[in-house]
Amino acid sequence: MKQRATITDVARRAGVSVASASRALNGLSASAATVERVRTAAGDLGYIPDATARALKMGRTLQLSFAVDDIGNPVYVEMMKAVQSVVTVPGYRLMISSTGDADDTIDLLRSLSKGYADGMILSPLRVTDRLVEEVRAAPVPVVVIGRLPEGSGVDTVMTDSARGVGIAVDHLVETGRRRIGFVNGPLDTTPGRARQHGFEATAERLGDRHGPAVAAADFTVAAGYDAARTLLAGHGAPGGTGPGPHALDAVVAANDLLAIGVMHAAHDAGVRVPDDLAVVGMDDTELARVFQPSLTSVSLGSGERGTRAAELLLARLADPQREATTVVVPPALHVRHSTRPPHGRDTP
Amino acid sequence: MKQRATITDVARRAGVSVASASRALNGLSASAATVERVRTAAGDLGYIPDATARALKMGRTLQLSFAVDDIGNPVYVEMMKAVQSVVTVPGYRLMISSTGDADDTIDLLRSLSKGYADGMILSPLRVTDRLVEEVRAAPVPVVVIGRLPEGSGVDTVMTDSARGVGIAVDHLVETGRRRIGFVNGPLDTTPGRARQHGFEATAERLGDRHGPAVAAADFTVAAGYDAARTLLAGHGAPGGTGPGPHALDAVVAANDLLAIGVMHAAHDAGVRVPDDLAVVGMDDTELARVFQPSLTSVSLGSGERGTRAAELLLARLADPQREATTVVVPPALHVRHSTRPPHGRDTP
DNA sequence: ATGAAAGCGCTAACAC
DNA sequence: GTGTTAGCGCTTTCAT
Repeated sequence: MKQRATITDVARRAGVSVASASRALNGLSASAATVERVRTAAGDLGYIPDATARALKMGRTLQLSFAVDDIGNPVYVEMMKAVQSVVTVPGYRLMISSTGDADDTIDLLRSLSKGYADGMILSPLRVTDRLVEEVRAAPVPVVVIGRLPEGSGVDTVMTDSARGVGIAVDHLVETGRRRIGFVNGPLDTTPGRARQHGFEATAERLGDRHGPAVAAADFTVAAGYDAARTLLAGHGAPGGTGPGPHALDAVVAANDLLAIGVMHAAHDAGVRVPDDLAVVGMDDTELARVFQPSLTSVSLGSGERGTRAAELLLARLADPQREATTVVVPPALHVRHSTRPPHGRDTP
Repeated sequence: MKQRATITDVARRAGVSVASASRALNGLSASAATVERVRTAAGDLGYIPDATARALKMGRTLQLSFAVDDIGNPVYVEMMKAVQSVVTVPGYRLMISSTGDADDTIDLLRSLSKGYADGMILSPLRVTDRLVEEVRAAPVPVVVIGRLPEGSGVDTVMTDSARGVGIAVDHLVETGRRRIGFVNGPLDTTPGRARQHGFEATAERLGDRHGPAVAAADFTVAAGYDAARTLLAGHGAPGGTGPGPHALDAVVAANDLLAIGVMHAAHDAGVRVPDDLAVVGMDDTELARVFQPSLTSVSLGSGERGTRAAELLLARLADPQREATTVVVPPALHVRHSTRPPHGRDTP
């Protein structure tokens, strides 16, 4: 807790003006001798330039903000790590906000006017018109991870989760499943809606393989468990009585957390995974790799979305005039034990 | 991306001086009329005070920093959430740093001199003398979550993980286990050492129940898997041949991630959990609740440690002279399926 | 109660 | 190449 030295102290000790000290420190025009003396003076004093003063003068804070609804979700943790590692390179610090609800997000966007950050990456669960408007009106660049209305003129990174659901469904058909249900998250969220469309889009090519869909209260294990119980109870899960003609033998879940909930419900109902019921999750979190049985999951490229969003933000910061860009990160299936064909072998 | 209004604009529009505007806005002495006019002027202009300028003037940024070695670990995520929710109340923003190694941490501590944060919460995996010294020398208050040398004069929140290991061991004995092994993390970490002591301290009261200990390469699932294979192979795991006199029938893991690795290794070796092998983890993360079989785990109060650390920091910020405080959060056992007695029932 | 002015620490014109 | 000076936006004496 010692007192900090200012550039004035350094200048005095080096016997030069503060301007020369500043120039010497920042590698601008200065004689070798001056640079040398300022350097040593700064070293002796343990001088470290004050970020706040510099920010005030330069009009940039070297801080970026990352805002998500629930930082407890592993997906966002992964994004955050990716963002962190990208923005650290050019010297930005990262601030985290877990907003929890849409109004908080808007407040947060507004508070950017305080000028504490040079830009923001936002990954909202619910995209409203008002939100889009606020993003547009933000005093600093904002990159959105998520699906925005067409032509919003906002830098965006998105994935195609609808197609992700399609990929999951196709995988289940290919591995011989006959009736496929869907456990979604809340339908009033952007990802929930997209995934719902994705599931519905498989209806015509699946015919009677297309099973019922149910929406969980939120994207959590507990909600997935509850939703799956409904689904399994209402639509004749196999198990004790053996698979009937309309029994569900596969479930796609809208994320890994829900999928784990589904597996719990199956377990409690005496339904074996993958033998009686195949389960596929989405997001490909570490949980999917680690769970037993390991969970087949559709990666939505969380880490990559974070990386790309960070790059987009950095690019816009470098050139505010550049055209708004949309990056799409494709989904990718990772097959694991939870969807092995019935009676198949079970190796890592 | 509109232009921000400054207090000068507000003052002009209200027809008062900037000083009066400032006072009116901050609720200091000002006539009702002035307050009214300044308020409306500010409202019209959408004025939001600039955080940087205020920080420079006031000498405080309203920002706090939270630094951990690996933000990917669920324990730290939980701490972060807790810290976030405490510091948000008095208006602080939170910056996150994932340091990854000890030198990074020291750099980070040094860079606090830049004055971008008013304080820091630090949870290091390895506590060296140099680190303690740097914490002491830091230009702003630092609260450490972890075990520091006696009398460091630093605000600290710690848990008693050694006792946590003892609690786990006792639970295993009480539920009838005969030989208990230990899968630790790296011994050159502070938690690793503490937990090792905790396990060794059970030796005399356990007698021949006390089994071998092994240290994993780090606190991850993969490392736990590898370590457990060694342990199970070298010390006669039960299973195919039935429990011999020296066969391990229980393992304590130094955290939940390692414990999951142990369960994987057991599964691959044909060892059933909990029937053949009881497993207890530590940290009581969501993973423990969600895994199948659910994992008995010793809570080390991650969330509470975060909360207490944040409170300590806030208290020190409010009164820099207060005496250094150490808060101890006690461990608590959460019994789940992974340690049900052999042939016991298996209900939630 | 209000205004003028100083100044937080730094950088960038602008002269020399 | 270097020193002098202004000023980023704000709060806070100090007069009045």
